[in-house]
Amino acid sequence: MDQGASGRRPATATDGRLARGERRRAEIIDATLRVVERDGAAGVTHRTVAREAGVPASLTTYYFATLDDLLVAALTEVSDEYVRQLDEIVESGGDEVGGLAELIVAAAGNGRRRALAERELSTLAARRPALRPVARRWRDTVAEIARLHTSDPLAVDAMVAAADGMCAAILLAGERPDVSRVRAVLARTLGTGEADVSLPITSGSHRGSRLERGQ
Amino acid sequence: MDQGASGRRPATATDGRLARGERRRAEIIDATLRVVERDGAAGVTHRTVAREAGVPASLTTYYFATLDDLLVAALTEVSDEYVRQLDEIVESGGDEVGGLAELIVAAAGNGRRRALAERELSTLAARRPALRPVARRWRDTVAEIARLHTSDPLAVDAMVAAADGMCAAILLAGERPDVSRVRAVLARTLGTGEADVSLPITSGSHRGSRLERGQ
DNA sequence: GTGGTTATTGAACGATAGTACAAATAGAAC
DNA sequence: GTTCTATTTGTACTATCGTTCAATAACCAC
Repeated sequence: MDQGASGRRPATATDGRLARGERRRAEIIDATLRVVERDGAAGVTHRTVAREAGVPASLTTYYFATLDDLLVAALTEVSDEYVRQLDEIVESGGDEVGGLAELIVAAAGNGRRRALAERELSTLAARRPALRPVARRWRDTVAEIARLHTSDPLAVDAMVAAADGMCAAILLAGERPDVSRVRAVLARTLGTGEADVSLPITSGSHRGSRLERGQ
Repeated sequence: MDQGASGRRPATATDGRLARGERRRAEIIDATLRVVERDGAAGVTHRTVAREAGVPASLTTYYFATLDDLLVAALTEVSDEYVRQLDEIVESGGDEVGGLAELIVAAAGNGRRRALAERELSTLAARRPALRPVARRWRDTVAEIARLHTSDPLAVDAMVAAADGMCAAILLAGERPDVSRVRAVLARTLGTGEADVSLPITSGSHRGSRLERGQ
């Protein structure tokens, strides 16, 4: 443990109780996400989450007084993670559109359950105005990627909508789509028809994203 | 055993009991849709639907043994209605893309609750393979509209995805978007950048769909 | 150590859920 | 009329829900 020299301030760093509380809180949120992935948002209750996390039911109500608080926290968590992935794609500096395409296609494989959870929680957000900013952050980040390639606000809208719509299509289709095809659709929405979009095909930033040249 | 002595009729036409049953069934489905619109898919129970329909709770279980049956029926109903509206747009023969844009924008106004219900139920469908064909019918019909204007499968995918994504954006945004802007985005996804899409601006098929000429 | 704060637990309450089932009603077939 | 089938209702059972609450354990400040 910590041998308390003079006081450290942030409270959550010094107070072991608060630190443990933060950890517990994170554990419960993770368990909530697992429940959403397995049974859907409708399966989230204080008790089911508690069972999933291996804690008494009263502990989940201690950290999240209402069921809504729990869902808000879960949506925030999954949204944060997606935004983080998008930021990585941007910062890696290579083919951002191709990277986005790979992220979208991942919703057919390993990322399916997570993508499903994000969609369920976002749909839930449509009824809770307070949740809308959180649910919109994925769209905002995709819009930033679009603005790297065009200044046309119409093109930005188009790519954001297409990205979201293709995610939905993949979740509903079940069959794995082609990354190059997804990328081609994104490029189509971005570009005005010229070579505008297909710029940085250069080095292997997102290797594997084989680009289709034919429009 | 059944004595199939005389008539071979549809039964529902001759037998007043079955006819009444069909009517009751439809009433319950409508009530279910109202519950979904008001409280979301999570608010659907045998009892809440029964209260909404003004019938005893046991009657909803008589017609829909499981809760899933009820949701399937509701999704089928709302999906049917949307496909019907799209068919009307196509059959009216005018500016189909503009008509689609108007339908999408309607999700910000009067059609909001219905669009929300459709989205909630469709999201539900992602977990039930048997439901996927039903949830995909809107997309299929939009694809048909796209194919009226292009033979490029990539363009078809793009417009379907964009249409779906813009619906989601509108439900999450809350602010009413511009019909002409939505139409412009759809046209962008369809066209290769040329005048290809903006063909049938002719007579007032869907009056009010003011087209923006500038791409 | 004492005192105060936070985390954690178990038990209980009332409300509501899905489900089952027997009885009652209405219409069809005879 | 009788008989059969389909619809409709009331009721009861069991399970789980959100929520509350008092009591305990862990921890920090002194």
